[in-house]
Amino acid sequence: MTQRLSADDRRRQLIGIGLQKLVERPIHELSLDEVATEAGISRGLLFHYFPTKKDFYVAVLEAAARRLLKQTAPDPEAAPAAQLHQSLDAFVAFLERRREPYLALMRGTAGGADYVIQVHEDTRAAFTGRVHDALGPESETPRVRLLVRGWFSLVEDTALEWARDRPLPREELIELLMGSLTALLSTADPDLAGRLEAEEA
Amino acid sequence: MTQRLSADDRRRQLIGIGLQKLVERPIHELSLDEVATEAGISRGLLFHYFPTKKDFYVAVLEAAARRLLKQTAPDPEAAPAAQLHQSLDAFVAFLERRREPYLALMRGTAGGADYVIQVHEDTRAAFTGRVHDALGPESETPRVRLLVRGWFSLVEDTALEWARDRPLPREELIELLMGSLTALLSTADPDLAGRLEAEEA
DNA sequence: TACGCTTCTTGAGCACTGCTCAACAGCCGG
DNA sequence: CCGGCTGTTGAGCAGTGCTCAAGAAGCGTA
Repeated sequence: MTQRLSADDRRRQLIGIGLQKLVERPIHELSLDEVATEAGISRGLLFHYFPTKKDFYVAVLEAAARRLLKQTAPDPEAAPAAQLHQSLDAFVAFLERRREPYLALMRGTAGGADYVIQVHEDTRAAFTGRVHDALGPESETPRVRLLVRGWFSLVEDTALEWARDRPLPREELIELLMGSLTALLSTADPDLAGRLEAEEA
Repeated sequence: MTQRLSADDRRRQLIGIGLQKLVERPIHELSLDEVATEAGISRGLLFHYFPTKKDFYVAVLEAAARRLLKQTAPDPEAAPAAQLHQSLDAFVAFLERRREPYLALMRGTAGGADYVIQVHEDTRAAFTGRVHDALGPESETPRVRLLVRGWFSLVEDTALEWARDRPLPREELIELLMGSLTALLSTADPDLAGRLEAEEA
């Protein structure tokens, strides 16, 4: 009946189905049964590739996170502050386009499910890393790190909230978010904050 | 065998068990079977009180949220800015004490499960309401509302992260969080920000 | 062509979950 | 003493994640 595929192809196919389903509903509501049916294979086979439901979910979530990071990757040629601005813009655009799946991705099942937390954590680390890159190595202090991390939460939440009814124009949101970062940084180290603004001009 | 209880008592008992279990593990990992056994009743009876797993979870989550709001309620006698400071302090203390359950409570299963989102949303609304109370009615603009909401995310996330290894003294964290709020507000309306600091002095 | 090995694949089956439902049992007012 | 309300049970169903022994497709080798 079913086509016999190579291990890699099958894995890709299954993860693809997972990604596609992720758009429609949170991942923990996705039954492996459904995935197997969609792929036209038996449930047993799914467990051959992903020994555990969790393993499958992790693979799907990681693929989704990779996609997000790729779509928001800054242009390495640009100035640090400009990179940040651009990356933030892409991030907001991503959330605007995929509000639901992002929620499902990053919040879905979290808390309890450590693996979702881990993926979220890694994504956040990638983003805050970009900020620290733009700020320079002196920004690696406990205070600043907490602030930058906190800023990212603010960005995530604000953008998701904004995407619901877009109470302000998009550029204003971006400026508000960038302004938030410099404002936050200036409470810890005015130099750092100034650096960002200076470079951007 | 089992004691025959009034409807109210039974509900209270079951929610109590839920709260207690919430401390140990995320709510969506809690099977109704287990709750029933713990209560010494049949599974069927549980469904008499809570027609759906979701209904039970909502009841437990709401009870937990009420407890949180109560424990962080500001003293209505104090000055607005002082109320905010105190409420924030209590909030951080709460997260410090109950990091895991809070994660399980607010992030657990969220995203997918709309009911968890709703409880979280309500809790957030209560907190941001306190901030707007302290700031006065002029603070009810789209920009400020987004900022205040974003600030709450920052507080939540930063406090949870801080609670892991407490990289700075507690008072410093509180000051950092309060400072963040005034810094954020000053990007939208210097007057509002100033008001907060002036009153606190 | 035939063999054998690897690897993909199946399907039955287990334990547990959320949930339904018809029947029972304790308690009340009359 | 009885009728009815309501807390309570237990059997049972469908769906879930997961296991496992056995089958079948492909491919190299003789």
